[in-house]
This record gives sequence, structure tokens and C-alpha cells, in this order.
Amino acid sequence: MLDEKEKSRCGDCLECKYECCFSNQQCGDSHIFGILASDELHMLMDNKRQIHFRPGETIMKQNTPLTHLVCIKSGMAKVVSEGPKGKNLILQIIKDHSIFTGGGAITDDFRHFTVAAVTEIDCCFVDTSRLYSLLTKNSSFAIELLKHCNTQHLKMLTSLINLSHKYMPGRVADTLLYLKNIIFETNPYNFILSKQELADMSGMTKESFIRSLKEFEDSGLIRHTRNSIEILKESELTEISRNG
Amino acid sequence: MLDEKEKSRCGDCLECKYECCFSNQQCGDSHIFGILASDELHMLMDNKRQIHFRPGETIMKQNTPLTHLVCIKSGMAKVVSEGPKGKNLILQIIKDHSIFTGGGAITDDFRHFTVAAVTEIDCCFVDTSRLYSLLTKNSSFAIELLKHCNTQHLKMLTSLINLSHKYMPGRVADTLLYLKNIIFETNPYNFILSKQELADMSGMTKESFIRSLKEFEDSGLIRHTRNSIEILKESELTEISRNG
DNA sequence: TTTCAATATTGACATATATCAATTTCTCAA
DNA sequence: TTGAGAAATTGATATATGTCAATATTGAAA
Repeated sequence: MLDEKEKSRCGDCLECKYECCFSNQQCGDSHIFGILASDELHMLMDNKRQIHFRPGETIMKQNTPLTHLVCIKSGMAKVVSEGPKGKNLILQIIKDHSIFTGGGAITDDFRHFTVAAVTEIDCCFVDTSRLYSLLTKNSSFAIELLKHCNTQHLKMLTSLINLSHKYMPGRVADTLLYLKNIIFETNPYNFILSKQELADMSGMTKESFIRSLKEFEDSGLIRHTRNSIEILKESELTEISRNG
Repeated sequence: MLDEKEKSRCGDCLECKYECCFSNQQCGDSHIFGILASDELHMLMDNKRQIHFRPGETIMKQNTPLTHLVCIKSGMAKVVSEGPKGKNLILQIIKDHSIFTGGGAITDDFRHFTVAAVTEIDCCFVDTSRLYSLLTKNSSFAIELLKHCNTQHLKMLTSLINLSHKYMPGRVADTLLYLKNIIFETNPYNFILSKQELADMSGMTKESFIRSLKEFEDSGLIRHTRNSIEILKESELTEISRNG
């Protein structure tokens, strides 16, 4: 527990106490900051900056130097691989309490992906040089970071492999199930994402995505309005996803 | 330096002294084992097993539990993602003195890829539980492993992203340049890989690969016989690769 | 050498998916 | 409320790439 004086150091992010962003319980799938002693945590977070972004704004840009990692306090963002000729692939959606390293932390110190806000979003920028100095002192912390980075990379690899192994219906099914089960976690879900973004998640053009969606609707697998989707027959969608 | 008695413990792999497989100088792009103290190295390698494989044999199989990582002493192997319906993608070729973790080490302890021998190959299997215990003791080692895993994953991500962003000629150009500059490092290079395998590296069917190769030959960019390729106009190939 | 199986090559064709253009629907600011 | 720009939808068409079948070539085994 940090005392009042320490909390106030948090500066421009009054509500963002250390516990709030990073404690064990609230840090999403990762315990990465949970194992730090309070002085270590303090050292790491001492000079962090909390920034607000509006939907569509770029949080980090592909191919720029990686000096900070980003923790999402509230809101939702997309991880994009920007290809030549404006072809974008959305590899992942990240939510509250996740930590994103930009792909190249502890490796080449470059950002391999662009991250852009999907909703209004608050996130904290944490200095990677402080992170590095902690790593040499605390091997459990290094192991946790190792796990976290590997997990992140494996998720992206898996989605990319799915994209290249499957046909359109399989990819659309993947996207719909991912949104329902991992991101929104309710059944008829309202989404903020445009059809273009859903298509970028599925590795196809928006026209193709819409056509595929329509086929699912005609077959009674889903129901959808402009910005909500209800999955009616999940098992059949899963089957389509599996068959590719 | 290890004394005679310690060397002899290496058991069935007489020539494979610790220094040979893992020393700083010879360990390829990775210094990962180079920073270990000799007692640590000894503990890690004490019960390693060296195994010989013939071309085509599977060294590790996707979706099996990951209990050992593999170090390649001599020879060449392919890292494959096996999709449903026999669609395979070769993500990487690995050579002498590389270390391969199977993708899921320190994460979910499952192998996310298949690795198969391309040539005759000697490799050592190192127990991951010993690796884990070393990680907690030696934070520099943990950092090195972190770098190594990240680098591996980023390489695979990069090649997958190239596969999904580019058209066939760009992908074929990528494969040809990769083989020349990274793997064989000579210009007219003889390869052991079949056209099917080259196609699997490029994410297409062998027929499509062959047609694309022929177009390059007709345009005077390359010359090729059944199992050798010479790159005549590298800059133009690079251009094709860049344009996608 | 002869033979056979694996690999490579070629061609004709099918199909998945992108592209382009036209139209509709929505959203939000004036 | 209106109107304009953005997003969504639809249709017609082009293109990239896969599939299938036939043939040719190679290399190893007998």
C-alpha cells in the first residue's frame, strides 16, 4: 500500500493510482506488475504519463522508436499491421488493464505495430528504460514479462495463421466469435467497430465481409443490424470456423 | 572451461562439447547460453540428449507437450505451421547453432509448430524444467531468453505478415532473397528443398510457385535448374518484393 | 541398364476474392 | 429539419490463385 503522499505523485492522473492500473486483480490476464515490491512499482511508475485519446487517434505508430510501453486504463484499442498500399490487418483488440509492448520491447526497440483508439481511451505510458533496469534486478519479473510477451506474440501468430489457412467464411466466423467471447462477452453485442474494421480483422475487403455476413444471416446463423450482432447458432459458426 | 571429466559426461555425443554447441562465438545470432557461468551451463546440459535425424523426419510435432527445447548442432530444419486440410506453411528455416523453443516455452508449454529435418541433422534436446530453474536464479539469462524468444516470434510474425500483405510475385521474391541472403549465403545456390517446400514457404501451391519462377526466368531476373537458383538482378527482385 | 516412383512442369479450367461504380442508409452539424 | 459527408450495401466484372489432369523428368533400386 502506498501512502497519501506517494499517491499524489501520480500527477495528472488522479484516479489512476498504482493499484488501479496494475494490481494483480485488475490487470487483465497478466500478473506482470503484480509481483513487484512496492518500491519497485513506485520506481517504475514514478514518471509515467496518463494520456487521453479520442476514437480513431493513433496511440503508437508502427516503425517508430519504442521508448515507452502502454497500459490501458479504460477503453478499447486496435492493434494494426500497416502494409504497403494501405492494406491494414487488425491483429488484436485490446481492452482495459492490458499492457502492450509494441512487439519489439527488449528486442529491437522498434514498434512493429500501430495501435489506435477505438473508443475514448485512457492509457499510461511507462518508460522502458526503467523497465529494463528492473528486469536485471528481479528475475521473477523478467520471467513474467517473458510470459507476457510470448503470450502476446503467440496470439498474434495464431490469428495470422488462421487468416492465411482459412477461407472467407471461416475467417468471418472467427471474427464474430472472437468479438462475442473475448471482447464484448455478451450475446447480442453492440460494437463500435466499422464494417471496414471488421473486415480488417478478417483479412478481406469490407464488401466481401458484408457479403459473407449476409450469407450467415440468410442461413439463420446470426442476426445483425447496423452496429449490433447476435449469434444465433454458435455451434454451427464454430464448425465453420474449424473447417476453415 | 570444463575439465576432461566434465566433457566426458556428454555421453553419446562425444564431439558435442558444451563449448561446441553453445559458446558465445558459435551460437549463431543468439548469445543466450554464452552468459551462463560454467556450473550453470553444466547443470543445464548435464542430461541433454543428442539425436540424429534423417531428411524429412519430424523433430518436434505441433500440439505436443513442450518438455525440451532443441539446439541444432549441424544441419538444417524447417519450422512448419500445420493447418487443417494439409495446408502447410513454412515459417522459417533454421540452421546450425540455433536454438528453437517450439513457440510456447515459458508460456503454455505446448509446441505451436512442427520442426522437421531438411538435411541430415544433429540436435540436442535440453530439459525445459532445468531452464526454468536457471531463469529464476539468473536474471541476465532471463533477459537473454526474452530477447531470443521475442526475436524468433517477430521473425515469424514478419514473414506471416508479408505472406498476407503481398501478391504471389512479391512472396516468391521474398523466398528467393531469403534463401540467398539468410540461408545459403552464396549466389548460385544449390538447395535441398523441393518445389513444394519452396511453395510452402511462399504460401501458395507448387504449381503457382513454378509459374511465378518461370516468369522471373523469362524476364531475366533469375536462372534456375532443378535444384539450384541464381539471382541475376537482385535489385529488381527487391523492388518486386517491396511492391508486394 | 531398365524400371518405377517421386518430383517437376504444363495446360485448361474453376473459384475465391478484389475492384469499381452505383445506390442507399445513417449521422450529425448547421 | 435539412443537407452533406461518411458508412453500408448491392451488383457487375476483373483478377489472382487454386484445382485437376496429363505429361515429362529425374534419381534411386533392382
